[in-house]
Amino acid sequence: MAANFTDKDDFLILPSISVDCVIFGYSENSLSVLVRNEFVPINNKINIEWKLPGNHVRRDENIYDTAARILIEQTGLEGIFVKQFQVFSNPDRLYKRPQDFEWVKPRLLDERVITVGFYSLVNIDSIKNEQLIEVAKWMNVYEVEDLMFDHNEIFDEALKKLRYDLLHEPLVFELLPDKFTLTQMQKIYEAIFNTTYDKRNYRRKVNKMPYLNPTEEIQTGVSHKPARFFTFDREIYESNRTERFDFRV
Amino acid sequence: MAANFTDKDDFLILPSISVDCVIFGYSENSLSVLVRNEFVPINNKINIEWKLPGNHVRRDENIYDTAARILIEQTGLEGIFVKQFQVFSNPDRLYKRPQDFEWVKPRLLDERVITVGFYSLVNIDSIKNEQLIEVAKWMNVYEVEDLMFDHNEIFDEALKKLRYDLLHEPLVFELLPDKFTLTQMQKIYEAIFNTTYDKRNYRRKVNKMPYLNPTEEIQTGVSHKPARFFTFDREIYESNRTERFDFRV
DNA sequence: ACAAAAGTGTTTTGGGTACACCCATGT
DNA sequence: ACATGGGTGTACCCAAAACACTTTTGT
Repeated sequence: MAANFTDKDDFLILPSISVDCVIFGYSENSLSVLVRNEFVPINNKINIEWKLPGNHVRRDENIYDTAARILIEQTGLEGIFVKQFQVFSNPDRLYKRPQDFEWVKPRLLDERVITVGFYSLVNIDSIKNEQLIEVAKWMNVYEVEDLMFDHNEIFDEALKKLRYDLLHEPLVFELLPDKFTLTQMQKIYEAIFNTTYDKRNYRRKVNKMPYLNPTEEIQTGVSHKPARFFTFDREIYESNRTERFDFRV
Repeated sequence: MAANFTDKDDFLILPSISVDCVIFGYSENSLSVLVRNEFVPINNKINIEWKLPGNHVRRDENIYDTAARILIEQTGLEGIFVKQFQVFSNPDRLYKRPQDFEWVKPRLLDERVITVGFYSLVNIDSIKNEQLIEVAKWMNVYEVEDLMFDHNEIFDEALKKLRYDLLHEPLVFELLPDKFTLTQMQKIYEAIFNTTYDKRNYRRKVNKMPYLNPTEEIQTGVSHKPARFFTFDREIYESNRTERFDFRV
């Protein structure tokens, strides 16, 4: 059990608890995940390896504070949606590839670290590029490479949970501007579920949602019939929320 | 920051991570939760206080192992369903009532403990009473008293999640024997959701589930028309699983 | 014979799905 | 005038919900 106090702030840290963030970015009809690189020595060579952004929980934080701190450090974005989705706790989760453990060992206060997985959703186009740290990049979710530790598993579970939640909670609106067109909304579902929907059926469905309000505003400067903008009314959404006996199971 | 190594096994424990279990018990058309008492001194008197069963994570365990260990220690039951549902991490979660903290302090290796909430489902009638430890009791979920720490919050979230999951996953079958009648199944939903369903509509619905198989067997010794027994086929269930574009939201 | 739960069918209403054309705008 | 995406309606099928009576057994 290593207990290397290498940093002056180490005593502020809970040694065995971290948060890892799966930051989903949507742009141009495709879904990506934010990863960052680390320089990992393997057989006397320095390799670039990718991992999810993460950090330890500090003594004065709850895990949401930690997730928000990671988000700010990695993307410069504040106030964006985060959601805890699963704890990953295998005793050997840092040991699967020997080089990962060699890299991480000097950074640990305890060799046993349990991590809380969070996911969050951002619209890539609303992030100024200089906000991202230079070692970060977006990886398309259908082309995720080998990540360090158990981060492929964390990513897979996050994507499953994101898709599940998108069908049951108003998550789309985290990716949409305040005023959006119905086509913008449809394209997000199509990108994340990798499918297409019939426009007429889709619009009939969302037009029945009482919390989607048409505005007076329509698009300008587009070389086709301009679309109407809609807004999402969270209050109406919350007060209409109901569960039916679905057991779609 | 306390670091009191009071027990010979303390070095086997992760000081800041625990698991708390919300064990739901179903019986006689009602839903209960298992709590255990502790003797807590308040103003020189010893009071009986109730809490959820929980324990620290050991170094050689993942959190599911911990949950299973808690279940065995508290109910003697092995192999029952457990599911992690949320992490509770407020820095002051052990401090809300001063007497709770006084009681817990000598038992802690670190004053900061994050807990992973699990819920599980058992059929009370299938538990032999001597399996429960003597300090445990079942509390009806509609009459849950003040619990220690943040355990009321943990319980509330567990009940919300249980209800949500029951509508989307085949959890009922954790409470049913291998062979069950459709009325037994209906009564579980009615107890947990505190409502009633029309028998004909309910049966039409479940009769369409391809993973519910009628058997040749019928009840005996009941003083009314005997009911047919059904079985749940998990394989058919898994292969039929699908998500529709519901966005019930 | 009675009590007690099992089991069954019809009607109405609304949602899911499949499918093709006209509209408003910029170039 | 043409290219581009916006916007609309109909028909069929199936699911949800409301509602009442007959059947089988034990006592």
